[in-house]
Amino acid sequence: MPLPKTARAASRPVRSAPLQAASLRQTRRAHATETAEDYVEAIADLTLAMGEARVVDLARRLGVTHVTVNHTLARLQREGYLSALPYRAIFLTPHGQRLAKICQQRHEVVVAFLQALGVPPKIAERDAEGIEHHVSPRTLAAFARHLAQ
Amino acid sequence: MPLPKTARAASRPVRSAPLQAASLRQTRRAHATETAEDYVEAIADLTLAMGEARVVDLARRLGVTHVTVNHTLARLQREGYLSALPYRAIFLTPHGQRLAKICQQRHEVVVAFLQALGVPPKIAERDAEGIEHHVSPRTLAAFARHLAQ
DNA sequence: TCTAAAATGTAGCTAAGGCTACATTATGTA
DNA sequence: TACATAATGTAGCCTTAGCTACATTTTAGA
Ligand SMILES: [Mn+2]
Ligand SMILES: [Mn+2]
Ligand SMILES: [Mn+2]
Ligand SMILES: [Mn+2]
Repeated sequence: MPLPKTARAASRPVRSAPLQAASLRQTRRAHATETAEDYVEAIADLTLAMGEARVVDLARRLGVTHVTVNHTLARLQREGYLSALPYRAIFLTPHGQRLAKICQQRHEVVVAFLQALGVPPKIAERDAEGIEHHVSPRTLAAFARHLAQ
Repeated sequence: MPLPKTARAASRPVRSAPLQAASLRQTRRAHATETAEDYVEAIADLTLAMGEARVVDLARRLGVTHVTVNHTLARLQREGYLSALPYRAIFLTPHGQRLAKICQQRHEVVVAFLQALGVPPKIAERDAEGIEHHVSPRTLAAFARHLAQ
C-alpha cells in the first residue's frame, strides 16, 4: 500500500530532484574528460622524466594494454590535445600542455590534502586518482586553504 | 634529441609506474560500481519519500531518460541488487538495501565534510556526487575524524 | 649488416551507458 | 465505461573504453 505521492517521511535531508540530477550530470561530464586529463598528465610526466612519451610507457603507467592507449590517443589527437606520428613519440599541443599543468597541480593538492588529513600516502594516491576529477575550483581552493594552515 | 631512458630530471614527486597503474585500475573499478551505487541510493531515497520507486521518478532524479533507467535496471536486476516486474515499482533486494545504506551514509559524510571546509552547499553536493565513489574506508574515516572536531 | 626482439599498429570483439523514435500498458477523469 | 494521457517498454543507434590475436615496423646487438 504505497503512501500518497506527496508523502515526505524523510528522517534525513532529501536532495531535491533537480539538484541531484544536476550533480549527476556534472559527474558524468567529469568522467567524459577524465581520460583526457589522466593521459595528458601522464604524457607530461613521462616527457619530463624520460625525454619523451612512448606508447609502451603510457600503457605501463595507465595500467592498460598498448591497444587501448593507441585507441585513446587517436581520439585525443582528434580533439587537439596532442600530436603523434606512427612509430614516433607523442607530443602535447599547447592546449594539451595547458590541461596537463592544471591537472598536475590539482593532483598534487589533492594528494597533499588527503595526507594532511592523516590518510596513508599510498591510499591518498589511490583515492586522489579518482577524486581529482570531481574537485571543482571552489573545493580545490578549500583544500589549499586547509593545507596553508 | 631524447634524453637517455634513465634520465630523471623531475622537479616534483614522480609517482612510480606500478603505483599509478594500481591507482588508475582502482579508479576504473570504482566507476564500474558507481552506477549501481547511485541507483540503489536513489531507489532507497524514493521509497522512503514516496512509498515506492518508479521509473519516471528515477529518471528525473538521475538526470537521464527513462530508457536509460530501464536499461540499467535490467542489469542491476541481473546482478541481484533489485527486483522489478513490468509496469510495477522497483524494490531493493537485501543486497541492494545493504549497499544503499552504506552509500547514503558515505554520501552524507562527504557532503558534510566539504561543507565544513567552507564549500558552499550546492557545490558540496555537486562535487560529493562524484567524489563519494572514490573515497576509501580509510579516507572516509579521516573525513569523519575531521568532522568530529 | 642482419636479424631477433621490442615497439607499434590494426582488425574485430565486448560491455556500459547514453540517446530518439515508436509501441504498449495503466490510469484518472469526463 | 471510454479514452486521452501518463507511464513503461522495445528497437536500434552511438561513443567510450576495454580486450585478444595478429601484422608490421623499428631498433639494438651479434
Ligand atoms: Mn586521475
Ligand atoms: Mn569518478
Ligand atoms: Mn554519486
Ligand atoms: Mn550519492
